[in-house]
Amino acid sequence: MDQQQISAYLLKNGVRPLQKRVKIMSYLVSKRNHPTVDMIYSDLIHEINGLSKTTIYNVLNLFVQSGVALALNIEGNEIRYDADTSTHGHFKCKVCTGVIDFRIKKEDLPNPMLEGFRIDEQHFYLKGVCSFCANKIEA
Amino acid sequence: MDQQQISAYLLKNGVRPLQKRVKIMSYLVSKRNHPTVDMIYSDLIHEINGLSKTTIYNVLNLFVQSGVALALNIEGNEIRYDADTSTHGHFKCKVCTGVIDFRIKKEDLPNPMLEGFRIDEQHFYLKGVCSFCANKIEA
DNA sequence: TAATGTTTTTATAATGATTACAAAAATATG
DNA sequence: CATATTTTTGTAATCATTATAAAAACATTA
Repeated sequence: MDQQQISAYLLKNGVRPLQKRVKIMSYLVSKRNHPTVDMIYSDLIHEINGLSKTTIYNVLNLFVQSGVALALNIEGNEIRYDADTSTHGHFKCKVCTGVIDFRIKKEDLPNPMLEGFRIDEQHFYLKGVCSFCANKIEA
Repeated sequence: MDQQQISAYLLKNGVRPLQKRVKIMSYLVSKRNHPTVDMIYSDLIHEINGLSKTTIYNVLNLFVQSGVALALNIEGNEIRYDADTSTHGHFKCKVCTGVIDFRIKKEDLPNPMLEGFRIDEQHFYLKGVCSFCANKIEA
């Protein structure tokens, strides 16, 4: 997705495509690394002149409200952000602290009986050790 | 579960059943309300003389490490604790902020292909509006 | 039971992520 | 171009959690 497409995508979802917003969304879409605010900040500060961490918080909160990003709560002390809002799961490695996606089909998620409940978000995540780190430990 | 049973349960899981630990676990088991540290503190401060919030943090971290409690990360700004370590899901209501359990069979959870990964924890949670709050809003 | 060593708890301070707020800058509108 | 609105910024405030060292509780041994 180039900046044009990002702009159109934001606009379609009710987010005015201002420069910094487009750049932050670009970052999320291209890196796909489920960054924390700090990670975004330290990467983009070089690219965007005079970027403030508060702006990143503002923009991400707006993205989540508008439905163009997900806030992932896997560890209690950090929120990670994901521009992929389609159904999928997350795995967090305790060793390298990375978060990776895995595919789940929507119909494979449990469908609990919650009569009268309105369900807005579904989250499925795993914690453990990724194959890369598991290999290193063994060796 | 009375205090005797709680003590035995803790002991079996490698946690020395000291007084405050037993009371905190009793609280978790009897209330089943997925409390935050603050909720536990304000409820137990009346019952346990000279209880410190740091102790609750210590004890809960120990419980989680020992596998007798789960730390739930649903909202980024709070950790909730659950003494029910069996497979089940959680629903968080955006209106009343309460967290409730729902049944899931272990075999109904998605089983992603993650070759070589070690999976320690599985979490499935939903966010939305519970039936009670949904009714109130409609009326 | 008394003496001693270890573990646990406490109180305070420190940390770290997030939000509140008001001023400055950017953007849109007439 | 002038004005009104929205966004961003920088600083300070907030809130949950952890670090730390002293005090208290507990277990062990004589």
